[in-house]
Amino acid sequence: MFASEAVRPAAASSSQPLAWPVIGTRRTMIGTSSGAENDVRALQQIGTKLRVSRGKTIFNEGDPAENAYKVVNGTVRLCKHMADGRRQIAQFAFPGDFVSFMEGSEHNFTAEAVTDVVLMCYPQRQIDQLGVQKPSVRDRFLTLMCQRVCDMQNLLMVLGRQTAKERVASFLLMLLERIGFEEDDILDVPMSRQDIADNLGLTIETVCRTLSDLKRAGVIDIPNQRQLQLLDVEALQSLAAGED
Amino acid sequence: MFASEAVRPAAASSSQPLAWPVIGTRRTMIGTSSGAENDVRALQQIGTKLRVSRGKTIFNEGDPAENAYKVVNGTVRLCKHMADGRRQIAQFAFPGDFVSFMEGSEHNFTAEAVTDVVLMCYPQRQIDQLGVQKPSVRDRFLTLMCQRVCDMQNLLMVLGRQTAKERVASFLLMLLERIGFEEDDILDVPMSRQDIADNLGLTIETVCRTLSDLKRAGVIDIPNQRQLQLLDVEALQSLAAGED
DNA sequence: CGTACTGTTGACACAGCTCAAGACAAGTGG
DNA sequence: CCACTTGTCTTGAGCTGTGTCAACAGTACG
Repeated sequence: MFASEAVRPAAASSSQPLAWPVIGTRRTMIGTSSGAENDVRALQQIGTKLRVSRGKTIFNEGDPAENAYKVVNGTVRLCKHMADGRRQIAQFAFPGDFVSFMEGSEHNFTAEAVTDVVLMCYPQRQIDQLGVQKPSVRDRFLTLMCQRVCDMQNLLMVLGRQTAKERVASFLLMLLERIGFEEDDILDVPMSRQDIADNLGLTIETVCRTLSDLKRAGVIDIPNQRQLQLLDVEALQSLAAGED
Repeated sequence: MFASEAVRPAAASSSQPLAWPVIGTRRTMIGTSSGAENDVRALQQIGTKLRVSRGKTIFNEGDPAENAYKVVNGTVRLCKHMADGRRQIAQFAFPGDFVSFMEGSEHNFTAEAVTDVVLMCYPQRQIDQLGVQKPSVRDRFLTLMCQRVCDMQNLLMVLGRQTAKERVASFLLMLLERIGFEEDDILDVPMSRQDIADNLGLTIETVCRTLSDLKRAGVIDIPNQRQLQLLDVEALQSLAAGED
C-alpha cells in the first residue's frame, strides 16, 4: 500500500533559501497520518496497477482524459511537443506524485516514462465522485494543484530569466528537494541529459558543459552518468538565486 | 454588475491552430446564462470595489492571501521578482479574469497594475465558504484554474524553446485571443514593451526589433505605441507554431 | 518649450547553439 | 570472456541570435 512513500528519504535538511521554495512537507502530504488514512483507502479501492516501460508514452496531449495516475515507482516526464520536434518538459513526476488530476476533459500535455514505471491508474469519473463524497480528498488534490502551479511559476522564472549555470543549479536543487539524497550527498539522476536540457530550455551540450564547470569549481562531483555528488549545496543555492 | 463582460468583443474568429489553444468561450465562462446567474449574485454580495492606479502593487509574493480579486477594468500583471531586479511576468489578467483564487495561504506571485485598474475584492474565507455551499462555483474556479495551468504550460514552451520572432508572434496571438480586436484588425496593447519583454523572457530592445521586423515583413503595422494592426494573422499563427 | 519617460535603432560582444569527433556504458551474440 | 554494436555523454571549434551599451526619436505633461 503506497510503500514507495514510506521508503522515500526526507528532503534536504539545510534548504531554506531555495529558488523553488519548499512547500511544506510535500512528500508526505498525501498518504500519511490522521484522517488521511480513510482517503487513501478509498483511493486505493478504485485504482489499478499499471506498468509502463522506459520511453513509452502513458498518454498524449489531446487524448481524452479518462484516467488520472499516481506514480508508484520510477519517473515520468510531462511535456509538450512542437511539430518540428522541439520539446519542453514542464515537469517531472516522481514516486508519490499525482499526474493529470483535475485536468479537464482532455490531457493538455503528454506523459512519458523516463524510467520503467509503476503507476496506479484511477478512472477520472470515479475520482470526481470521490471528490464529491469526500471533501477532504478534493481539498488535498486542490492543494497539490496549487503546488503544481507554484512549481510551474518558478520554472517560468528559470526559463525566462536565468543563465545556463543558474538553471542547472535550480534543477539540481529541485531534484534534491523532490527525491532527496540517495545516500550521504549522492543524488540520483533518473533522467537523461536530453531530458534535463528539455526541462531547462537548453541544449544537451550546454547541460554537459555546465555540469563540468560546476565540477571544476568543486561544487559537485560526477561519479557516474546517473549520479551526482553535491559537495556544496549552499553554492548551488546562491547560484540559483542569482547571487553571482 | 460585471458590465465589463458584456462589452467585451468576441475573441478572434479565424483562430483554430493557435499556439495557445482556444479554450472554449473563456471570456463568457463566468457571469453569463442559466444557473450561473445565482452564483454571480452570490459572489457579488461578498465583493467590494477597489481601485488601483497604474504601476501600484496589488499584493506581493509572500503576503498572506487574504483576498482574491476579479479584474473589472484595466490590466494586471502577475509576476515574480529576483533579488537583482530580474522579473518574469507569468501572466496578464484582463477584465473578467480572476486572480489568486485558490492559491493557498500565501500569494506565490506579485500582482501589479499595468494600467489604472478597477477590481472586485473578495475575502478568501468567504470564497471558500461559498465554494462549500455552492459546488457549481467551486467547479467554475476549478475550470479556470485548469485553464491557468494550461496557459502556463504553453508559456513554458514559448520561453524554453521558441525564438524571439516566435515568442512575439505567440504573444500577439495571446493578446488577440484574450482581449480581441478593438476595431477591425486593431489590437490594443495595454502593457509597455518592458512588460512584453518580461513576459517573453526577452529584452525590450529585442521586442522592439522583432516588432519592426514583423512590420517590415508586412505582417503587422504599428500605428502607435499602444496599438498594433494585425495584417496577416495566419502568418502570425504559422510563426508561433514554428513553421519557418 | 523644457523635462521626463518610453520606444526605436545601431554597433558590438558574448552566452549558448550547431556541428563534429571521440569517450564511455550497456547490452548482445558468439 | 571478448568483439561488436548502439546509444548516451563529453569536449572542442566556430557561428549566431540575442543581450549590452549608447544615441536618438517620439510622446506626454506641466
